[in-house]
Amino acid sequence: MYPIKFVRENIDLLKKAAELKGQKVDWEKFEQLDNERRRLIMFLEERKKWQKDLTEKISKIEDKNSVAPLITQARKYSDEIKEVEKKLNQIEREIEKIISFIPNIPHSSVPIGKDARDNVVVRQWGEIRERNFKVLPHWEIGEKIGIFDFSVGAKITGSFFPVFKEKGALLVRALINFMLDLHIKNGFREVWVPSIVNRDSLFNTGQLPKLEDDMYYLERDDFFLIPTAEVPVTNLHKNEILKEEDLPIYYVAYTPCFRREAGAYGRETKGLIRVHQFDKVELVKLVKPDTSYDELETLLGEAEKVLQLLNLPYRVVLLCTGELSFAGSKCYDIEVWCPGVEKYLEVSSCSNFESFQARRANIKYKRKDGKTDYIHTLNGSGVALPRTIIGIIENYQTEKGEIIVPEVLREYMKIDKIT
RNA sequence: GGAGGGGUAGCAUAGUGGUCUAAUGCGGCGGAUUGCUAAUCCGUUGUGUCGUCGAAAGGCGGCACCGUGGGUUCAAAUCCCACCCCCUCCGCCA
Repeated sequence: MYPIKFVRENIDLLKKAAELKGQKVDWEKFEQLDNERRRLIMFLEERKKWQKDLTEKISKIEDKNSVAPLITQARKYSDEIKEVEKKLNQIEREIEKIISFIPNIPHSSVPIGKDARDNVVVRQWGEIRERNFKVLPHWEIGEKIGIFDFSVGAKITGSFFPVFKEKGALLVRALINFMLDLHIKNGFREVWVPSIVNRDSLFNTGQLPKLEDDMYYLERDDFFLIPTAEVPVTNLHKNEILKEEDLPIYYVAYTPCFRREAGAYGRETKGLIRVHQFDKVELVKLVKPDTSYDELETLLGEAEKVLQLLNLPYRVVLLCTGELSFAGSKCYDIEVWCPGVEKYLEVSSCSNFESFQARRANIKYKRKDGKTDYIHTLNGSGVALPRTIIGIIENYQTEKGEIIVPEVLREYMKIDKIT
């Protein structure tokens, strides 16, 4: 959330950012309301000053008779102030609403573009092996060997709520533990956080106001199910001033994630590709501003490490301006090659939000020189489970229809094959 | 869900209608003293916003901010109402 003054003084920069991200903002109305607001404030402050002086005079006079006319005058000011203040309040609410739809500014290193075709593949890792048999898509083989089941999930809840069974459930649990252990070993502090958050937290990380329809909403309490651990974890330090020596702070959290995926039906919705509830291990960094782009690269490296250890071929994609999320200033996606569905599937998104989320969540740090400044926040999946499971099922498939357990998961699963 | 207590600047605390223009302590920053450290002493101290000066850093002046939002009053940290959060107890419950 930009301060009103910043918006006024940097309006061209912000206009450009919104345009690059394809975000509509009513700039004309902003300028009109901003002028009106300042006019009203000047008027109000003058009246308030007069009234204050009068009030002080009244408090010092003891003779009741000479006070009466002063009170009459003061009452007049008071009524006037109340009326104009009401108007001002309404205008400020409108301005706030407009500002809340101004997106973060893309970093200069982000390629300009409209959609996924303008993204840039920055590297590829791992070898895509030629197979001498037809690799089956995960939904065929997964249901056949009984590690997950969609129809039973549909019975319990609805479509796209998978049930993992036996070795499948074990695989889920193993992946979560493997990832957590890995990240903890690399300096991330584990936290366990609520999966339900309030409106304020979602606004702070930038999911609101734009994505309200994509989330599960608990009307009685005005709470939401989290779409990602980014929300509760980034908000851990809401309204705090951190010490410079405490930074950077690295967190890792496992949470379930809930997404309504409104309007996504029919698009990449087979099998485990797009589901309403899934598991994810998330990395969050709170850092000093001058380090955030270096931190983004190392964050990306942490997420890549997961796939490297699982030995899954992937590529790293730098998102163009049009694909960048509302709150992000730079973002890399990691996509695993899945030979069954013959597609790269996104398993991680690593973003730098610069001070965008920190401003909204009011997270600052005190510098050595005594001044306070907003921190920068970053997060990245490390990584999301369902598509990683797709990657494992499809890359580790044998001709007989079995799935070899990746080396690093064997100590967690105590088996070397899923049959 | 019910009853009571509480929420005041980075932290801790005082303030129950009008010198509150929010006190005090700690911490932070600057300085003095000083073999070093510590202690002591002096000074300083938050956020937002409007106007104005300035290239800028910032200065000057005003207004607002005591959990959030309303209300009463000439005047609210203080009184009233609603909500949120924390603590104690009771009830219910995996």
